[in-house]
Amino acid sequence: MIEISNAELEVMKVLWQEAPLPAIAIVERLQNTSDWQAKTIKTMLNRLVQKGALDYQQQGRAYLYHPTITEQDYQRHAGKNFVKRLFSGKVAPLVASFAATDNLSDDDIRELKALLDKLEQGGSND
Amino acid sequence: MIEISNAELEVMKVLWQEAPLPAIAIVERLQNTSDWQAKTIKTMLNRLVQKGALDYQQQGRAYLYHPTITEQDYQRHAGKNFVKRLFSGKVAPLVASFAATDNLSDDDIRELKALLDKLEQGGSND
DNA sequence: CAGTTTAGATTACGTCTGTAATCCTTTTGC
DNA sequence: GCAAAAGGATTACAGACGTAATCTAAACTG
Repeated sequence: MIEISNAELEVMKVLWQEAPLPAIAIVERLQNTSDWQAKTIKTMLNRLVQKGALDYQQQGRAYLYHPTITEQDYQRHAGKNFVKRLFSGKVAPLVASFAATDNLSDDDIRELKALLDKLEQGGSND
Repeated sequence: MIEISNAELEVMKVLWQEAPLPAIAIVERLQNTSDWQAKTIKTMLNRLVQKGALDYQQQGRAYLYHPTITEQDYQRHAGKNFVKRLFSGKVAPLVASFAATDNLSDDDIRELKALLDKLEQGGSND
């Protein structure tokens, strides 16, 4: 699966929110949340295309970029990897580690419980 | 907080299991699970010392290495970062993403529920 | 004591990343 | 039609990373 670096991920996030977009629109959106130069963002667009994470259609003389992978798929891939790397593949210890430093609000707990309840009911849902 | 690369993390894991250890013992343990050359592992030991993730005492002419951070602390740090990066800081969606691809066994679900129950009961447990 | 082994220190080197600048070409404004 | 702007392509460059090899000094061996 395609590996996406930290900086590149910010670009992907923009396109996961809305796609396709021309480079100029991506630059605009990113300049609200970062202080990257337009050229920097262009570089990342290029790299992401090379990696196969983005594709584009030509529109006039500009490109319209769009992701080739969904955010969900990437989250699943990266999440699995991360949890494998640090928590032997088990999510529960990760959640526990969150709980241990107050990174779990009551709302989070409620949300998780609801999720788990649904999973139990649904059985092997897919 | 100290950043530990993938390869370096394997070295840390050895020392989180047992420390302090001389380089030679670390090399032995890692050669069971990887095919790194001893020199490669020495390099990583050096880098980890430079980063401040490891420290050592001299023992004769060798070093006894030991972690300066606990595995728990590192897990918390890395977990928080990761979840922030990809899931806007919320664990629940990560768990949901796991559930979505059958990476959550019934046991996992039970374990998580038990954990959450304990959290709810304990309140701000520490 | 001299040669070999061993431990750590230093150096190597290609790839990836973050962060751009420069180049080339096409379009567009006078 | 020519200069300027704009878009993408190419090049840059330092630091991190993966993966070692070489260097140096100390210790052990015969």
